[in-house]
Amino acid sequence: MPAVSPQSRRPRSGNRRDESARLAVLHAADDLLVEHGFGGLTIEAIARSAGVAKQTIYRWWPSKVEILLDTLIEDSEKRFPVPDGKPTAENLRGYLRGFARFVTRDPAGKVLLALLAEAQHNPGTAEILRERYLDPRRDRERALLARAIEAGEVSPKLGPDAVLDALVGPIVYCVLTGSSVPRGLVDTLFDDLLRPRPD
Amino acid sequence: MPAVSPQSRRPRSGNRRDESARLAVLHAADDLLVEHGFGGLTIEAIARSAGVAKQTIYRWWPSKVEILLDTLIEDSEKRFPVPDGKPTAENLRGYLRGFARFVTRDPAGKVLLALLAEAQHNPGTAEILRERYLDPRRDRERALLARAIEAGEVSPKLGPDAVLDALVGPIVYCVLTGSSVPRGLVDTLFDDLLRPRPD
Amino acid sequence: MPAVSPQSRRPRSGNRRDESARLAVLHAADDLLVEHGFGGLTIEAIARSAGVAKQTIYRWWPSKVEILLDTLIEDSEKRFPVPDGKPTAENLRGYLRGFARFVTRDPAGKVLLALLAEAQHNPGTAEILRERYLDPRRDRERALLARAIEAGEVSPKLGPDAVLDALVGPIVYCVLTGSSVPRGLVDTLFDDLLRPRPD
Amino acid sequence: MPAVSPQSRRPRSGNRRDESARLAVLHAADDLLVEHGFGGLTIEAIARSAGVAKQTIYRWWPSKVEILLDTLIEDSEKRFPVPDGKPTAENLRGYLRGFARFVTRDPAGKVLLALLAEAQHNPGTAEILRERYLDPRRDRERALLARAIEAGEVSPKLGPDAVLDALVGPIVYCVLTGSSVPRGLVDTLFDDLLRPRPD
DNA sequence: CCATAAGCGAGACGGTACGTCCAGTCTTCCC
DNA sequence: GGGAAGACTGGACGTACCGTCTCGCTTATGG
Repeated sequence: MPAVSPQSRRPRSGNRRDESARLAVLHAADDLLVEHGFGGLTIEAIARSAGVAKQTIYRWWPSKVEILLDTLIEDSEKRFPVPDGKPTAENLRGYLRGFARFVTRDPAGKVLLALLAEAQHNPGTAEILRERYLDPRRDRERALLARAIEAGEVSPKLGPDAVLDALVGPIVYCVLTGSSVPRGLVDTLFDDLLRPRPD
Repeated sequence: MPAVSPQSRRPRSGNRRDESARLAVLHAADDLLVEHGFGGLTIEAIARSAGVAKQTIYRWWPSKVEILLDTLIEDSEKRFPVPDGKPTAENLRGYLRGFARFVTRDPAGKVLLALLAEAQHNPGTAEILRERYLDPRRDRERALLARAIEAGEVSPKLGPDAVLDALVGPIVYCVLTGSSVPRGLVDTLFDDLLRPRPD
Repeated sequence: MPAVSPQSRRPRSGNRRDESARLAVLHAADDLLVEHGFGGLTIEAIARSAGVAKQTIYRWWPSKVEILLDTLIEDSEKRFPVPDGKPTAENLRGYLRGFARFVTRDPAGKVLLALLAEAQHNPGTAEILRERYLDPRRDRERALLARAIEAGEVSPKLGPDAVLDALVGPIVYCVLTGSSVPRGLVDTLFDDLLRPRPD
Repeated sequence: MPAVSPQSRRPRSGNRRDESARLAVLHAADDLLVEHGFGGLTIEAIARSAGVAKQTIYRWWPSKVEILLDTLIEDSEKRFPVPDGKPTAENLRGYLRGFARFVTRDPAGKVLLALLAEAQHNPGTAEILRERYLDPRRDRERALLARAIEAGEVSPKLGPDAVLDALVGPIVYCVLTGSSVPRGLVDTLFDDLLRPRPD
């Protein structure tokens, strides 16, 4: 673990991008979202709370959505990475549970919901959310699923996207509507959709 | 000098609420949402487009969310009412398809998505969306499901709320993420979750 | 002095103008002016405080200015009528002192100041203030002055209007600027302007 | 490629206050007052007519009264400064005539009347009008008068404030009531009040 | 080795929408 | 027909952010 900085503190960055300003913005955005909701997440509030000039934010991020996206991508990778090891059924199930936990209990999960919501209000947000987050993850999920099928661990009747939507959708819907995810929902869906009766 | 006409047209409302103003607001809100998105849906724009004073809107609706809610409730009842007749499996399946159609193809379906989205940004919105729309409909859906179970038409493994979330969730999730609902998704979910193999 | 009303109280007026509503409006206007200033004197506030419908006010008064004018005319006549008896110097001086007292210490005097002020903001107000208050009083003041001159009680160098303006103006100006009327001002002006040295 | 021009024109202000915006506001306020009266003098109208954002006005002026005060102070100094040279009777008389001219014929004089009027409607206005305009000018007028007395040019019976009120008041009163200032009024007052008969 | 170029905090600027208040008009229903 | 009640259009209020801009400063780099 390398030290933070040889000298005590670096007051100003000079010519290069100021990393501490970047982090301050990301953290301020995160904090404001959790504390005051998306409504309280204004560029001015971020700037104020991060001790940063508005222009510094506009220089590096096209919109507050991209700020949140940056934190979401980092956090998702840390909290529930798509497994790239053995494609066992248990790994798949664990991944799904990790997603459910992230989205229900992790404060960082609020960011995903907020972006999903904002995407409904703004087509541009929808596009970059898909491009930078949903699609890349879906690609890796699809790959994982394909390897699991090939290994004979699961055998869904539905196509890969459909089955992933069918597994993730109910969890997201529960969270969106503010109800708790019913106990056993994930497991039952998993069993019924990935290991169907041979009819 | 005879009166103009007894029931020709009522130019102004006087002491009572002006029904034509109410309708103008609802339609303007609907139109603006579809044409310019939630971002373009400001109280001022609604007033402008409905030919109505802002104060008239504030007099009757606490927020633009409640305006949308009013249109959503009316439209939902028209486009896909919860069936209260025979609780056959086919009726249930038809209702589900009606919901999918509403949310994917009906312009009025955008209102539900917008409100679901706004509910993520605003706890107050979440509450009234549940109270005035989600919960009442869910109650009737649960009742329908219960009657279908009693009639032996379906036999889900999951509890009533869980099974409804599992059926509706994937559809909503697909729409939220901007992907099309995969062909066969609804039917497969229906078959797998409501008429499971006896294991 | 006739009794207020033979029967206990008249709840509604019926076909004729409701005198109690008229008085309620006048008193409410007066009270509001004194308590909340001209800024707090809105038609809605008068209606609210008088327990009267807005329409009733608009039916009888073209503007709130006319309401104030009605009270001002009544009050001025009561508090410092233009003397029509003997045109002695002492009567004249007393009238001037009465005016000073009205405008500095009588709450009803605020009404005159408010109307004089409003007349600067609104030419219509200026016109009716002159027509209904300033000009009629000035006519009688001029007449009084003429009789006093004829009787040899006073002998101003200036014309009648000029001398009246010269006497009244300083008092009004002091009140308008919020300073107190200097002791001896009225008397000195009176002596210097009405009984000048024969040069 | 050489620079466009060192001191050609500054299109935008940047971090510092924009002087052109300040002047645009002052002139717009002045123009609106003269053309549409105090009633037409709204912050929105000023902003519109000055081509300036409302916020820019609110940033620098607490109210429209202070805008007018700024123009009044500047204009008064230009049009009829309190003379600080020789304290001759003629200088004093000239100053008084300058005041009369300002208040009767100069469009900028309307500003003083409007503020004097507004001060009657609003105690806050009264206070700042005194603090920023009336009192400072009165101080210098008093000083001028004192020097004139000391030089034996004039010898009023009344105290300094009283005599000034007695000179200025009639002029103001005439203007306030919409009548013209009677010919000879200023001179007669001047002679009678500043050079009284030795009785 | 110093000019220059970029990052940065600060904050003024033109806009747009907010939610509130009041003006003045109109209509209904009761007396 | 008078009057209470109150809905209606219209428009200004003062506030909050938006996204753009310029200023004056700091620092790293390259001619």
